[in-house]
Amino acid sequence: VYSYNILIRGFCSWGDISRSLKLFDSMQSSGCSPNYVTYNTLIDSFCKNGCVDDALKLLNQMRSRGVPPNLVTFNATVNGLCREKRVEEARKVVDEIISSGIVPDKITYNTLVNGYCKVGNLHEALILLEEMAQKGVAPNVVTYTSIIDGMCKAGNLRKALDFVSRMRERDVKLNEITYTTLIGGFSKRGFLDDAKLIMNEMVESGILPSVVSYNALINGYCGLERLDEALEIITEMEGKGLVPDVVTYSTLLGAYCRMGDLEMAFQLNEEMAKKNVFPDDVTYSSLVKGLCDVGRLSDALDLFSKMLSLGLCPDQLIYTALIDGYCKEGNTNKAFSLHDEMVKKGILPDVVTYSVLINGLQKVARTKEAKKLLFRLHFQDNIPDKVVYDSLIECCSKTKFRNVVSLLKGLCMKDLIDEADNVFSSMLEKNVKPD
RNA sequence: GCGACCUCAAUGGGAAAC
Repeated sequence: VYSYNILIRGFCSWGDISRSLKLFDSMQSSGCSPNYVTYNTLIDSFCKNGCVDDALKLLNQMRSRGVPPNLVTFNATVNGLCREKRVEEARKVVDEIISSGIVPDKITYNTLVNGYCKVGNLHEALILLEEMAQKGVAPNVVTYTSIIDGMCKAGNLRKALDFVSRMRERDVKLNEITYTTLIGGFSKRGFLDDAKLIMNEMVESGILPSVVSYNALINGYCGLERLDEALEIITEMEGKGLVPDVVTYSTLLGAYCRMGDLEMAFQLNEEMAKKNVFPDDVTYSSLVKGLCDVGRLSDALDLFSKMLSLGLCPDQLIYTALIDGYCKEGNTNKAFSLHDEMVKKGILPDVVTYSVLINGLQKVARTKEAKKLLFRLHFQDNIPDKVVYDSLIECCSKTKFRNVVSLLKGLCMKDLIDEADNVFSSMLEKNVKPD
């Protein structure tokens, strides 16, 4: 069992769940029954690959086979649900384990707190923090870092700092991740000086900034289009013995693309390869979008096939960028053939993809087809489940909700009131309160 | 007794809206 567990773990961390599952089968057929660690490992990797529902199935399987799930099992599951923004379900799981007599630990609470922070529900996160205190579970660095990150992402930097003070009061030491979170939070909002001050503080307290810390800072410079300074930071980090990674280069390269300086972008692309840092799907996505934005669609397609030939996996984002490029050129046929291509490859178009397509059709005044597409989005079950409105509406975090609203607006503008009405009433059925 | 396989936080890419 022990060795199987380690092997399974190995394949999982390589992202190869199917091989893990094969091993899982073969261990059973060779008379070795999986224990709770085996299940936990598999459940966790399902969760981390966005397949919580499969994880839940495994959880049931382990119950029915008499392998009792433990707290680790539940924690992994709760985290999986949170990652998919299904925080309320996560909370239900926690409530259930409590009523079954299991006492949640710090990790359980941290996971939930982080889940709430990630969906922007800081209020609930803070309530949970209180609850932890009441139950005698002391918050640790992880708890505070999650909250600080939530505050930063919500743009509430002051509150973020309040929590830093609170950590100091309670003698909880900030670590590299906490500092990096702060650096990222401040620099993303353009407060580069503060970000640098924080980095200095970090060094003074004896923690060396990592590549990730520098990347966060560089991203701030890129946001303000101060790319020369960003380049200087790279030199600075190299001087400290840090090796810039894909993220470092992609951050800058993406910024050059956004500014329309494709020459520099491609130059960086070559430079990174020279240093044995290989462009990944994100890097390619930035470049492809950059090409699309300046109307070089066939170059974009060429680059895309190059990426495929390198064995990199395309995802919704890069397809959507391409599709948007073609829509904006008015070439909806090509856009749709790309859409079909991605579906064929099992890459599920999401709300953004559809919103791009619908906008494209409307622009070309093919409202009829926009209408059809919307219906498809709405009713058809043989296109990927995730795409139908149900999921859109069901887990209506604010951003997703807005997408529905914009679709509604579009429909109203095009005199498709009936369809808009349909969507609207289906929202009501799903118990979503329209605002 | 101690240890031991599994669970929590940070950085880059897509439309529109604001």
